[in-house]
Amino acid sequence: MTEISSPEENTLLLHDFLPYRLAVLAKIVGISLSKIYREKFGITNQQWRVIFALARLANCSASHIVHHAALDKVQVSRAVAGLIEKKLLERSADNIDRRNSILNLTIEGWKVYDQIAPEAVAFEARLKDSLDEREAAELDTLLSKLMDKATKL
Amino acid sequence: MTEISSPEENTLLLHDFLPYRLAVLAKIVGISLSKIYREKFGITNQQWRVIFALARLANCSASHIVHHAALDKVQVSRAVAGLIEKKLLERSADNIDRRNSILNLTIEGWKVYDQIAPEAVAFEARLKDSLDEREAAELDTLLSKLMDKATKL
DNA sequence: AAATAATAGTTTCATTTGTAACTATTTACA
DNA sequence: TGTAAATAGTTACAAATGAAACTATTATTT
Repeated sequence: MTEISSPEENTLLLHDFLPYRLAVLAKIVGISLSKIYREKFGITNQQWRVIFALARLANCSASHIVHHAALDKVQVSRAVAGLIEKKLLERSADNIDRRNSILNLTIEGWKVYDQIAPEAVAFEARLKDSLDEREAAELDTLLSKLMDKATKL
Repeated sequence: MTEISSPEENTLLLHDFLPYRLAVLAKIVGISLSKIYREKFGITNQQWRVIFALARLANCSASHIVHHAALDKVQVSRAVAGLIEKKLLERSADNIDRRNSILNLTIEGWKVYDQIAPEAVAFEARLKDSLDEREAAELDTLLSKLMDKATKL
């Protein structure tokens, strides 16, 4: 193997490149987290997001979830179908606007939520474990700034 | 729609949940960035990572790239095959250990690299635009700490 | 009121991705 | 030395994903 450029040069180092670092970090975190809902409940990442969106806001439509779970309408449609099949979620008709579906967690769905939620919170706490209070606040700010910028690129 | 829990309660808010924020941010950033290499050169994310790994370290094997581009061996194999077909990369045999392949960018491959690299650097600069020097350094530290922790979860 | 556009959601099909099994070669060790 | 284990990389198949076309319903325009 032949090293080509020295660190002094203005070469792009994949390892330090912010988009790369974000992608790798998000992927590793996502895989770890997914074990909580995937192995125990056979729930996908998208289904997990739908459950959490519905736990906050019952009786909402699929398109509402689209906007609050960063999923597109096809992903929501599929996740909802899967959750209905698992009987974790039920769909009723909206008689005011019959294009909408009205979605709700079932009793079973709430049970699953109640089991996953504390584990997810604990997972996040472990992830933030090495950060002190100031750093956690700083992280919050920085992620918001980056998110803001990224949506405007 | 029926809002279920108030912010006072210890409910998990998807919007504030760190793994979720990382996933959404990484995805948006990745999509924006991919336009640079995808639209102009028809190069995939994995191919882009292989090119950048090779630009740093010529004459290296596929398994070296596995470790330095956060890709698994199947992804590298496919990316390499695609790049060879595009004539951006060439493979020769390692006569010392004939399991290894020796990979190198072609002249064309270097040309592509030389065009993408500055754009990638400029993209990263735009992304960090709203951060001052202290914040950029802080981000660096925080991402390292999180990465460190995430690999040990 | 009829025609057109917009919205909500689903289905279809092609592409991408992940997992496991596979070949080829080299290393370890009994 | 010969057999088993490890490593490098590829292939094959199933599952996940994305883009576009589709149905159904409501809103807008003329």
